[in-house]
Amino acid sequence: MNRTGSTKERILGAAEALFAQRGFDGASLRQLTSSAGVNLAAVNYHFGSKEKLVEEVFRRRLDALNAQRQAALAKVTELGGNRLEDVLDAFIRPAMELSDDDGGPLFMRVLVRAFAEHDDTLRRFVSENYGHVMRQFSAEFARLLPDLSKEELYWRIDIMVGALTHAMSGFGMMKRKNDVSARAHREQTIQHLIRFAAAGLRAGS
Amino acid sequence: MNRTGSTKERILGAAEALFAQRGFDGASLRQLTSSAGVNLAAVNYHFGSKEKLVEEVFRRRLDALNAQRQAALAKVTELGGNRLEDVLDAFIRPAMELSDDDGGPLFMRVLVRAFAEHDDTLRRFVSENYGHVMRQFSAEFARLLPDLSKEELYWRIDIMVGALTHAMSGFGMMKRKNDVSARAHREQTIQHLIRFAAAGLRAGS
DNA sequence: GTCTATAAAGTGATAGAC
DNA sequence: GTCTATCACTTTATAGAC
Repeated sequence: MNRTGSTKERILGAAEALFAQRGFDGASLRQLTSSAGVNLAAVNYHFGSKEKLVEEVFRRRLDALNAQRQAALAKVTELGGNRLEDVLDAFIRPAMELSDDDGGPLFMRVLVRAFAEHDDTLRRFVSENYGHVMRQFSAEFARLLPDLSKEELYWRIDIMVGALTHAMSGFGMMKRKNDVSARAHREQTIQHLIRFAAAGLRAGS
Repeated sequence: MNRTGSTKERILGAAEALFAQRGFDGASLRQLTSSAGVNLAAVNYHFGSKEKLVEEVFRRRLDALNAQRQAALAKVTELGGNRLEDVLDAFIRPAMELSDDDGGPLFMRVLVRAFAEHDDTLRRFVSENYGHVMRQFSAEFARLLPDLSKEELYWRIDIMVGALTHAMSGFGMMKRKNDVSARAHREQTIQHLIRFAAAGLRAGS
C-alpha cells in the first residue's frame, strides 16, 4: 500500500503498475484502490470512470515523454548532428528513463498493452498524442537515410519501433544479472538497441 | 457465428480470434460461445475451464508452428546453408503463414498477449513449448555469427525476436494497401523483416 | 453431448452520511 | 474529500433435465 502523494497521484501510480502487470481489464478498481491505499469510491470521484483513469495514466507520461524526446532531438539537430545513432538515442533514452520497476519501464509496458488493444479509442488516443513527435523523428530518419524510398523507410521505421517498444517494455528475456547495477543494465540495453536499430535501418544501403 | 467443424474446433477457432482481439480477460465465455455458435456450458464440458481452453488454444498452434519451423530449419542446414537470411526465413515464414485475418496472423497476436501477461503460468507454458526450438535456432545463429560473443549474441537474438513477434502480430502501422494482395503483402513483410533482422544481427561485424 | 437455470463471486458505479 | 452500503450487472462454473 502506497501512502505518498495526493490521492490522485497515488491512484495514478497504482493504476500504472497494475495495468502494466495485469492489463486494463485484468486490474479491477478494488485491487487498484486497495494497492493505492484509498477508498474504492475515490476513482470515480477523482476521475469519473475507470476509462477516464486509463486516459489519465497515459496523458501523464506521454506529455513528459514527448517533451523529453523532442528536447533530445532538438539538441541533436541543433548541433548539426548527422549520426543516426544520436537520433536513435534521443528516441530511446527518454523512454528507458521512465520510472523503472526492474521489469522494464512500467509505462512502456502499459504502452505495449495499449498497442495490443488494436482497434479502439485507446489506440487512437495514443496515436494522436504520439503522432506528431513520431513524424519529427521520421523526418530526421529520412534526412539521414536519403537512399531509401519513402515506402522502404516507413517499413523500416515500423519494424524498428516495434523492436524498441517490445524491448523497452521488458517483455524480452534478457534479465539484469545480479552483478550488474540497474543503471548499468539500462545503459547496456540502450547501446544494444541503438546498434541493432541503426544497422537495421541502414541495411543494404 | 461459425457453423463448421466439431464443437471443440469451433470453440478453439472463436477463442483464438476473440483472445487476439480483446485479450484473455477481455473475451468472455458468453461472447466466445455465442461467436462459435455453441452453448455456454460447452466450454466447461469440453475443456474444463476457461484457463484450460486458453492452454488448448496455444497447444494447437504451437505444436504445428514448432514442427514447421524445425522442418524449415532442417532443410536449410541439410543443404549446408550458410546464409543468415535462410535461417531467418525458416523462423519467420511458418509464423506468417498461420491463418490470417488481415490484421496479421491471428495466433501471433495471441502470442503477444501472452508475452504481456509477464509472470504467470501462461508465460511458462509458452516458454516450455517454445524453448527447445528457439535453442536450435540460436545454435544456428551462433554458427553463422562466430565473431559475436555469447553475451552479444543473446542480446541481439532477444531484440530480434521482439521485433519479429511485434511485427508479425500485426500491431505495427504498416497496413496492407488495397492494391496489394494479402499474399503479396505477406511476402513483402517477410522480406523486409529478414533484411532488417539480418542487418541487426550482423551489426558492426 | 447439449441444453436451461442458477449459484457464487466479482465488476464498475453511485447515493448519501459524515 | 472520504467513507459505507448497495445497486445493477457480468463473470465463470455447475447441477440436473433431456
